[in-house]
Amino acid sequence: MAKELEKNYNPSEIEQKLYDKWEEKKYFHAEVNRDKKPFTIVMPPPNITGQLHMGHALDNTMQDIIIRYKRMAGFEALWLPGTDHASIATEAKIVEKMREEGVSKEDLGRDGFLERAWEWKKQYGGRIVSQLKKIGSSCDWDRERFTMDEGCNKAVKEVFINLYNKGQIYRGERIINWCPKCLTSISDAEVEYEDQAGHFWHLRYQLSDGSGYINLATTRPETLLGDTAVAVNPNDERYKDMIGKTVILPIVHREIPIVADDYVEMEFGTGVVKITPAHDPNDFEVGLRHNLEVINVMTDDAKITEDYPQYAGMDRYEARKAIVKDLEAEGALVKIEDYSHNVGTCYRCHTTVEPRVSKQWFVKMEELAKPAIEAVKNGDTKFVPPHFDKTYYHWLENIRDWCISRQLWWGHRIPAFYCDDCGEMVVTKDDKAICPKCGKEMRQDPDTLDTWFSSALWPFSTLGWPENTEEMEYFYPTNTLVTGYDIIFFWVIRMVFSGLEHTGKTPFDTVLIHGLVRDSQGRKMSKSLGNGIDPLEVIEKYGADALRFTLITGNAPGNDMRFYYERVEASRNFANKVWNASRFIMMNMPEGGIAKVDESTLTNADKWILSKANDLVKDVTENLEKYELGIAAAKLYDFIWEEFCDWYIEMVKPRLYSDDNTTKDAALYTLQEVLVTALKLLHPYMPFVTEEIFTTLQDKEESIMISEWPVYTEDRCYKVEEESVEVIKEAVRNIRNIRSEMNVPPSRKALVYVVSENEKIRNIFEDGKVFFQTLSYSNEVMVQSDKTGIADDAVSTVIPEATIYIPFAELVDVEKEIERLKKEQEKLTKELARVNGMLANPNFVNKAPEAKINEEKEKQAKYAQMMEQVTERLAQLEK
RNA sequence: GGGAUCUUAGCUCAGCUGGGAGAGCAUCUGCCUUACAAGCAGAGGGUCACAGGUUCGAGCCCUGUAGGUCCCACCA
Repeated sequence: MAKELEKNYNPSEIEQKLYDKWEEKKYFHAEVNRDKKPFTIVMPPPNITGQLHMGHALDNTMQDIIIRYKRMAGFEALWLPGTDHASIATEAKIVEKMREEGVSKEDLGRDGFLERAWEWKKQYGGRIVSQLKKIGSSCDWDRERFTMDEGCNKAVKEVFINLYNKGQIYRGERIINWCPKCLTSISDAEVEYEDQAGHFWHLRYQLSDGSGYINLATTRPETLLGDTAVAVNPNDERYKDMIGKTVILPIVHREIPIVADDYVEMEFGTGVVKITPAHDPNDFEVGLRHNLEVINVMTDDAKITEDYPQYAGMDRYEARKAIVKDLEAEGALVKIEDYSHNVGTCYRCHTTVEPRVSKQWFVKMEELAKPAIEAVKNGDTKFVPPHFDKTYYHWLENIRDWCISRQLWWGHRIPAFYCDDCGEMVVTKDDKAICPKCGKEMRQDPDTLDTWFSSALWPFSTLGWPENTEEMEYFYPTNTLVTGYDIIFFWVIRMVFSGLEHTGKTPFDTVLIHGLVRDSQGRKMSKSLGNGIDPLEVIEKYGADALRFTLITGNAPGNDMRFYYERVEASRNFANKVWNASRFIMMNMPEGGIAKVDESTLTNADKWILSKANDLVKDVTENLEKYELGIAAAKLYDFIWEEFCDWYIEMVKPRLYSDDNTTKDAALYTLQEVLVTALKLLHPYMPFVTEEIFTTLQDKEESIMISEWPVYTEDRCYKVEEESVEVIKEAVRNIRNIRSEMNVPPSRKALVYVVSENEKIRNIFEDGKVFFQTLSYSNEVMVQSDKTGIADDAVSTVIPEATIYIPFAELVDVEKEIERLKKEQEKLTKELARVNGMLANPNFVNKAPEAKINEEKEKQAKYAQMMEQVTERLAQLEK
């Protein structure tokens, strides 16, 4: 007997064991090997947006599946430059370091991610990395290689300076999105808009010459402090005469002009807009056009400045209340309306952003966007599913300049230096700079770069660029990027244009997009809702294999999915099924497995399953090549559970217990062949359970993950045998159905007659007698060409070209039997009507493809023949 | 306002290039059959959102309508 598997499938035990083994063996360690086909997968960067959630589990699972498949199918040189779990490890490390240096938790928490890292560290310690690697474990990253301080810092500086020298990066005073909580600027892409209930405050500004007033409405009365104009549409007849006049700003009592600008819509509100250039992006533009003063009224944490003593220090919402009250007192408040409007919030902390004028660094996007659009248009980079290219185009075609400076202390410093004396600015790779004019030491820009600025360089910065390294030469461009649709803007687009700009090549040929993992009610998993599901807990309970399988099945590419524990359970049950089937096979297997048997000893059943497995190899391979991971997984599930376990293993049991070694060996050989094939095909999805079984089953190969991917072969194509087994399956199903309807327990065996005038059919049943008998719960099977010896009141069922009789004398109710047969007759009548209708339609016969017509003709003959049998049987019973 | 996507069994979703509607879970019935009760064998359950069109043939392609979700833009 071969080695045995444990009786119980215990995922957490085997997964930890195998994870350690794979780590040690470095199966996926990258090597430059010029003789083999290069292949890399780019994974998410270790940037500071890293969060431990299901989305990462999905990312990593998909990447891991592809990489395992490619590896087995003969791609070499697998190398993963880094992963999200690498980032978590890095973050945890950073936290530890900061702690040593006495940085408080509050300080860490300022930018969200470090706070999380702190929590993980506390909760999981070092275990987090190994646990997470179980999800996507086929990588061997060099953690030290890519850190914020070293690895890509060089590349970041290089890129910054290149772009700066080309005039693609500029520094300027612009209105930007400011997060008053994170105390940093954020890019347009980082602003999330949400509908908020608010008010419309209708105000009255008196004209300075006393000739009247002008009414306007605002959603933000507190910005009034910074108003430097009032605007109307130049074509608006109502206000034409007022253009050029001035009004007195209430409260502040500043005199400000009435300007004309197309930006104002006549139909909206009163057709008058107050202009606050410092606190509204549109107003800022108007201000530029009319040379208006920019008055900043708020501090960086959104409090009113010292310039307005009566409101100084109030935050923007307190100030709003106070100002509204004062407006009312001054008689400047006309009315208040309820109004719901879109408010921009920070994507990280969801604080309402405050537009703010300040000096920031920007990347000019127009010229960079063009080649990026072209790369997808001409197919150098393809989206899967393809419709995501529309999102991509739309964004690039409407792109605005990218604000890349951040006022965070975490990140790459901007390599710009200023001279405090003469105001000279220098951009350099060096860590220090001396002013070329005054020779004094310069001060480095305190700002850091947007995390996505460095992430955008990920595909090549990790390969040693800007050096012309061997890795760069060999691995770049890479192949497949896997990510969620929500970061196409943040990351994918920026990687593409950065790759094109700095290396001249698009960084990957395929972008595989997946959806979001939602909770069971379809809501986004979020910290504030508390509905997030920790992948580690799921792994702990059901195993990484089960979680992986769950995440990959039951939804179409690019669509969101809901997370149900029931589905994880179903996946775990599947792993358990594979485990038990394998255990059963090993129990019967001789030591060291079984050698190839002579082809001639294979039975129809053997050839049937071998042929099915052969087809499966073809299907799964094709699906994987097309990135149809879910479809391939579903096919594997059906094949293994239904065809292999429920049918083939059951068919073969009597042979395993027999003394005839020839037939027994053929069965064992087939079981082994099909099991190994199935395990290999399943391995990318369920790496652990398949590895454990594979290595227990045989000693020749040390790991399934470096074994060869199965190949479809014509030699294993047995269509005739396949069909013959299907005939028997049909008979078995009918018999089980009847027995179930009649409430006959399996323990009660019966005599079964198969009557057919067709010799071929009789041979099929003679051949398959051994398993047909078991599967149909009979103690004896009689195959004959006529009804000789069969009682009239036997139960019967019809399959094509044969009638099955079971003489259940005392159980048979003739009335019910007639009823059952009539139902069958009805069904056949319907089928015949359908097929006859089709074939009687001259249009169908003339226009449909010949193969389809023949197919229908065959069905017609089959049903007609079955109908004849049923009718005959009915006649017997009714006489 | 622009765009994407979805609407299929009680629930969650598959359905690849058009050719007799599927899975998991749930429900019902019968089985502790020596791999597996995390199981086995059966059953019930759908006008494929609606209306047109193309086609010999539409869940699938085209047009329109309704509803849902998401993204982008605008919103004083």
